[in-house]
Amino acid sequence: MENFIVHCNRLTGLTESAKVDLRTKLTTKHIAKGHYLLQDGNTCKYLFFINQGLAKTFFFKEDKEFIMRFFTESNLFTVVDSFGNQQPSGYAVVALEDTSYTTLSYDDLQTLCQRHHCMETFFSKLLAKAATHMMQRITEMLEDNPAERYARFVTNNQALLQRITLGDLASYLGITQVSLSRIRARK
Amino acid sequence: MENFIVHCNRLTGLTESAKVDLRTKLTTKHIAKGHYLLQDGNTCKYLFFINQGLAKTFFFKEDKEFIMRFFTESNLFTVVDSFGNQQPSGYAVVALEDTSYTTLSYDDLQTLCQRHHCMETFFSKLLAKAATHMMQRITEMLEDNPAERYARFVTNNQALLQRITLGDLASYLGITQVSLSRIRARK
DNA sequence: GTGATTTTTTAACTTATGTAAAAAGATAAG
DNA sequence: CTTATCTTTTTACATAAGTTAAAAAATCAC
Repeated sequence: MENFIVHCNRLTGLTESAKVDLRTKLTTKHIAKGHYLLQDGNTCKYLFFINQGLAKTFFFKEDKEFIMRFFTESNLFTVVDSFGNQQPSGYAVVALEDTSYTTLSYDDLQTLCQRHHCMETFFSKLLAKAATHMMQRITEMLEDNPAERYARFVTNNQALLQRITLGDLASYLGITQVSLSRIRARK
Repeated sequence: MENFIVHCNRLTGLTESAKVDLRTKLTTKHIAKGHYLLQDGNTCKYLFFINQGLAKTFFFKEDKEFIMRFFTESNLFTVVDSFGNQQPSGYAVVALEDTSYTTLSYDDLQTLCQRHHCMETFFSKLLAKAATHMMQRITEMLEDNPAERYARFVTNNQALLQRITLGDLASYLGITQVSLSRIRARK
């Protein structure tokens, strides 16, 4: 729970009173590998902060699974459109390992934002960070071919690589598992 | 200038005093086709609102140009990472037609956010909308092949299609112009 | 209107990817 | 240990995309 606050405070300085107030709104939960933090079709009611474990955000198109992003220790995230507009999510979030995470609900965040200007700033920073990450992702998909995307992922996510399947990695990279296997073989 | 305020007000209700205050901070500019609203390497100091005209956000990789997004009438936007952190931008913005646009500077936005809670909310909504758009873009790049991406663009951007070159469209879709030409030919 | 420039299409060739199916390897459960 | 399941690699084939170059079409400037 403290880690959530430390992380928020790092995004933008929080006042002591905001920290005290925030602490009362946090809930820590545990979920087993394979279970859902959010089912697609449901509205995302929370900001999620992963204390320990690993999760992926993904969606289906005709049973095929496409991965938007992996989240691990100290990642603070949500499903932006569902959370921001409190509408059903087209994306699901599932635990890839047994996972401990801390949540802050939409309603509580609204309350905190009304009470503390710094919390509104915090939320803006969080959204800007998410947007920046997605911009980077789009950039990579435009400028890199599959082999380059794989190479970049390996360099930037050395640790994560040990924890995800190559099937999931292929899905994230936007290629088939067969193609990823060939890319790995040919160098 | 009024359009900028109307647009903000639509994102989140603004108080009358915020509107009055905001109005004093807006500047309207005109730029000719081919000229830059932002050069890459420079820090993006503004939110841009296009009154009339068309612009594209893009970046270079070894002289090759890759288009992030097109912006036209009533689009409110910025280069999120550069603007949010006030650091040099890896992306440029150029006018594709003679363009009239209204700006709000980073410093003025900060001031307005301090004075009016609704302006902070407005900025959050703007970021959430940008993030949602990018999430949609990533989704399309994952689930659709080039031909499907082209078809989707045509349906969703009928009007825009008349105003951009097929070279720029190919760049946006992440394929070569030759490939786009073949896709168009084969149906 | 004519020449110059830009945009778009076509052609030929090479390489990479998707698909489907099977084999090999690794992991987990009993 | 052994079976069952999940993960990864390999094979074979068809299709689509990238590259380079050239031609055709459209647009712009004088």
